Amino acid sequence: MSKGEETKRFIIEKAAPLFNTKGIVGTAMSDIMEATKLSKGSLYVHFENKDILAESAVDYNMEKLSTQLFNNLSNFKTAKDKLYAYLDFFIDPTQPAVTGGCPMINFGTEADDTNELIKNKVNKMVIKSQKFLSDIIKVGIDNGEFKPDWNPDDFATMMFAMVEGGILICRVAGSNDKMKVINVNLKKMIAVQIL
Amino acid sequence: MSKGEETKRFIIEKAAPLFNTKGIVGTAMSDIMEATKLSKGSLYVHFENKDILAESAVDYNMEKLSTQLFNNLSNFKTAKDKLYAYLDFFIDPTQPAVTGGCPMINFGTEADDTNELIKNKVNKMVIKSQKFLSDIIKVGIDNGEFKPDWNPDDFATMMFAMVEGGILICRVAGSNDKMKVINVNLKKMIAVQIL
Amino acid sequence: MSKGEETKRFIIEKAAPLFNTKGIVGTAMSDIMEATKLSKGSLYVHFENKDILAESAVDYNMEKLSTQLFNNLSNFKTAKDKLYAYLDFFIDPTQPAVTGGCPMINFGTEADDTNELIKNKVNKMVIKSQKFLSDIIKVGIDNGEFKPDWNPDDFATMMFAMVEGGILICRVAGSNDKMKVINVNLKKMIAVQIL
Amino acid sequence: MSKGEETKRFIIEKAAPLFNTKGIVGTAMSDIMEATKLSKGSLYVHFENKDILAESAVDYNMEKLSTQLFNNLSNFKTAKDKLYAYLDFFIDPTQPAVTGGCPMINFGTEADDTNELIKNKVNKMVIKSQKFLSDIIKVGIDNGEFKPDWNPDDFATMMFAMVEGGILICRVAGSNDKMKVINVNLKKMIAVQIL
DNA sequence: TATGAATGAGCCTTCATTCAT
DNA sequence: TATGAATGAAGGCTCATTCAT
Repeated sequence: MSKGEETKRFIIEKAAPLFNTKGIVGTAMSDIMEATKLSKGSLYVHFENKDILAESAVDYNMEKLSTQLFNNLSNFKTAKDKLYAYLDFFIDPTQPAVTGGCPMINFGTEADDTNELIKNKVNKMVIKSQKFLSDIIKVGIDNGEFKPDWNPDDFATMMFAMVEGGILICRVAGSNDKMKVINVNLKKMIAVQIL
Repeated sequence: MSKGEETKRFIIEKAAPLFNTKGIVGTAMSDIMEATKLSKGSLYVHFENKDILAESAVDYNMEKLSTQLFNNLSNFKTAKDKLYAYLDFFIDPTQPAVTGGCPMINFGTEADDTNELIKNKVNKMVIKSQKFLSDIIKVGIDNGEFKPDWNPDDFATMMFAMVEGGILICRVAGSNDKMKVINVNLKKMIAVQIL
Repeated sequence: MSKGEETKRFIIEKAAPLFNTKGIVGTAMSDIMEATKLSKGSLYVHFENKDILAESAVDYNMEKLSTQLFNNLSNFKTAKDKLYAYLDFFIDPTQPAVTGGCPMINFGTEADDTNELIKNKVNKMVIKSQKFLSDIIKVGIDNGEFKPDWNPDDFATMMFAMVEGGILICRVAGSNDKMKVINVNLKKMIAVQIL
Repeated sequence: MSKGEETKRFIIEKAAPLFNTKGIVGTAMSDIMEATKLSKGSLYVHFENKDILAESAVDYNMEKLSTQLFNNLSNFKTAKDKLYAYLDFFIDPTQPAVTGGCPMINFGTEADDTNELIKNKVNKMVIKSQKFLSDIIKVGIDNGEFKPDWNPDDFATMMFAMVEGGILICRVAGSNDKMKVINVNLKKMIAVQIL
């Protein structure tokens, strides 16, 4: 990585948690100056404007979440264990894997009516997440772990939605009580599909 | 209603969709001036500052959603029909009952890390929403509509979370396809509890 | 006094200490609303605008000081005792007779470059104050209390100036130590003129 | 001096007479924009806020007065000549050495009840001024110019107070007549102490 | 006489961005 | 590549004043 790429990466790493916590509109370039200890000019050397930096930060946050989740799940072999691990990964939204919480719900709700580009970025990740889950289920069906008549796409959507909704509930509550409920019940719904 | 209260109400009505669409930070007092055709000074006659106006707008949006939902459900008599009506009420997040979409997910995600007061307001509404659903289920159990061993609180949390997650999915997708999936599957989950 | 005159007087009484403490520019009509618990419109019924109210307040503050000083000195008979009483009246600028301190130094310094009308009001009072002192001395000379070659006008100016300067010193110091010095030394200067 | 320091200095130089003439509250950032021909943003590059700029301006005005006085007095050798020169330096308050007049009386009266920081700044300068005068007297006593039983601290306070009071009288009068009186009489009080 | 809603200019400050060095 | 001075539009808010009631 060249010096320039290194600095660019450094800026994104420092900016990402700010954007994910305070929102895109709520984060000022001066906040990022402070976090990076870089000059105003330096930021603009690496990013044409705030929007482009914000986009990079959104990508970074989503990739970081994705990577951590993927690494975590790679420890598990069976489809059932992977699904359970997914649920356990999101067990406490007050202690999120990515500072500020799930970037999909954060940037999705901020951008849906105001920023087409970010909205589309989030949409892709939302689709990818559901596909990630349904693929696990499909493998589970193919290798005889799960009942063959289980609908992988539908359950992936339900599971994804329920977890995201659970994140909302828990973050405003400041407690993960309700995510525990969701965790237990989704595991039950999975368990009944096991052969 | 006095002249002052009328104007105050008028300002809230005009400001509420702005805040729910652009966010609190993303909405400027000048946006509200334009929407109300009132002068800057006039806005401050009725609201001490932007935060207080924003709080009123958050309340208004949540009450509006609440009222519309309540009125809609009052058309239905059985617990099952009420639950189905709830799901149908949220069937298309791209055409929301309240401009800007669900205020709980919008303001909840904006405020969770930055605005304690709004966060608590949303939390109360989130709790109330789950209680609203679990109360319907409890009545259904009491009057013999549903199986007595069904857990009302757990299902209310799951249903609420899934709908909110579905709203996120659909709003970034610009389509309600996935909400239809959620709608169908939640109805199935309800149906199996019917005696 | 009619109702209108009474309210007008009431407003001045409440506004005077505000203007004398925070200055004319530093005092807002809203400060006066708060202090009087009167409505904005009511203030403007009695005073055409802020400047006119400020002028009344300046007058009131100076008259109040004047009256208190005059009443205080009327307890004393000899010219010497009157001069001493004057000095004692101003002995502690941190506990001034008029809230905010001497209105001549307060409004004089604020207005000298910016408000001709107020400047002239203060000037008249400054002249009157010196005349008040020199008249006492003149009476003292005429009745044989003081040496006939004492210059009443010059000493009045010196004494007035020294007391005003002492007020400045003490108010920024938050202590009347230096006024005590001035008090003692001016009394000595007076004493040597006694026959 | 770096570019930034130069601009900062330039702003202070332009702002100082404004603050000293119109007062801190009475001077708007827009006045300083106009005086400097700089943009609003540029002002805030160099000063965090108006208060900090005002503090710098207060310092500048007091240092300017101090320096001019000091330079003026350095032309004189004897203690008597220095004291006389001090009095002559302040002979015409309508043509002050520092635009707006003596910053101690200007900022002291504005700040005494409203701005602790500025009040303390002025207090330090007031104390320094009196010490400056008493040190001259002490040197005069030590080298046999003045009578050894003269009280330097007391006279310094009286002289300082009388000059400041004289400034007030003259500035509201728009004439230095009374300062001439003070000048002559203080010189007489000094003269009688000469050996 | 009294009220308080309405006004809009003006206040201090922040913002994203540009550019000479 | 990096700096930080400079910009000016825009932000939230306050102000003195007006006016219908």
